[in-house]
Amino acid sequence: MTSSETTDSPIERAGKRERLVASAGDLMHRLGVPATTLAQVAEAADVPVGNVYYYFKTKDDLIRAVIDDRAAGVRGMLAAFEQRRSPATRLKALVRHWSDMREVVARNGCPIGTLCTELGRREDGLEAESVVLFRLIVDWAEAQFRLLGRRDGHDQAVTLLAGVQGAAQLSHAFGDPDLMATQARALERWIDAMSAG
Amino acid sequence: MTSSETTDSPIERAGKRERLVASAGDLMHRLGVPATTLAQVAEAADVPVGNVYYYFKTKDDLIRAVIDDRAAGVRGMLAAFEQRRSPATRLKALVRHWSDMREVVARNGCPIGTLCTELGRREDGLEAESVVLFRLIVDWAEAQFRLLGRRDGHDQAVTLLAGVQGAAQLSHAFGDPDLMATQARALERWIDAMSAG
DNA sequence: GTCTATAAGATGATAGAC
DNA sequence: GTCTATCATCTTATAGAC
Repeated sequence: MTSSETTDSPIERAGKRERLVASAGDLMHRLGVPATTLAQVAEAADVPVGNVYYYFKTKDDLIRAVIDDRAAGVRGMLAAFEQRRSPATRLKALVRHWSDMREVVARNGCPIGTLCTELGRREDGLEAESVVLFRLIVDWAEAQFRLLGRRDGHDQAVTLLAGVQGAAQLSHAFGDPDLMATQARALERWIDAMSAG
Repeated sequence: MTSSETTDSPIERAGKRERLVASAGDLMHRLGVPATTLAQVAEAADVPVGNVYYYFKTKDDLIRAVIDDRAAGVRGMLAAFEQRRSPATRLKALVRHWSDMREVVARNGCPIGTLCTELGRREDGLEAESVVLFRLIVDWAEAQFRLLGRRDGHDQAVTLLAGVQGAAQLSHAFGDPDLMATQARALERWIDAMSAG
């Protein structure tokens, strides 16, 4: 701990790598993966342009790091939801997450959905890595629906995420945050009706 | 008619323009808009590479032509649905359209949804042009829901399209055509329940 | 009116200096 | 171990030949 603080080299390196991943994630969310250039990422992270290749062998490597970073975020989010008492409350907390970030969704789309859509087209293996983001959420939601006594938990989980992602897509296309909020509320009512019936 | 068939020049020109739009639409659907190059479009349409600029001043112009072409397709589709007797049957025909093309959706995503998502990010005016595709569908669905006696027709229409688009997105990400079909069936049941109640 | 040859610029990636 | 200078390639776009 103390030794690593005296030598700034490892700290700087870790800092730069993190900054590169953060910048890349932000730019790819706002501009899209193909439209984001390494030059932009480097400048936003305040790292020399060609030096990106010291930290990532290729652009795909950087994309992979962004996926991993986002997957860690999703895992953390779902773990936080586990604190809630009932499955229905947990599912509604999931939906509310998109409602809370409606401004970002309306401006740049869902950070997870747009990434999966863009990478889903590729045929170099990266498409399989990105889909883990959706799978994490579907699997978690399926477990919650099963706790609610639903045998068709998987289909319900897919319906929920499809509703969220579709609303995010329309909210983004129309540039309308309220659309995201309204649809999220409808989904929460759907969850309530399901846990009641 | 007969005069235009003797001189092949106008026919060829019209044919090439159409071929360029068709090729561009197909490639942008499969590879994405930014990843599609004019060289690919020209080759697929069997037109000399640099000659694309005779038909379209810029790449954005070609994109606009693709949007217009797709909008015409949507209008034609909705007009065909108007033949059905009841509003509920029309809405279910709309949903079934995505179910019928589930193989394409699973492989390359919804041709409309992916286009709107990719162009929705831009800030050069093209984002506003692409959203017309969604608006056509939402407006039409809203009218059908109102015929069903729903005061909240707009929100219902948004919910329907969001469900369809979300399902298409997940079907694409997971590469699973059945997911699209299953979710479409659920939406059809939802329409039935609505028109009954 | 139609197309070829090429320019101008940007992008991902590398070789090698420090 | 870190970064600079540069390459090879590709992409949009244009000037001008046919």
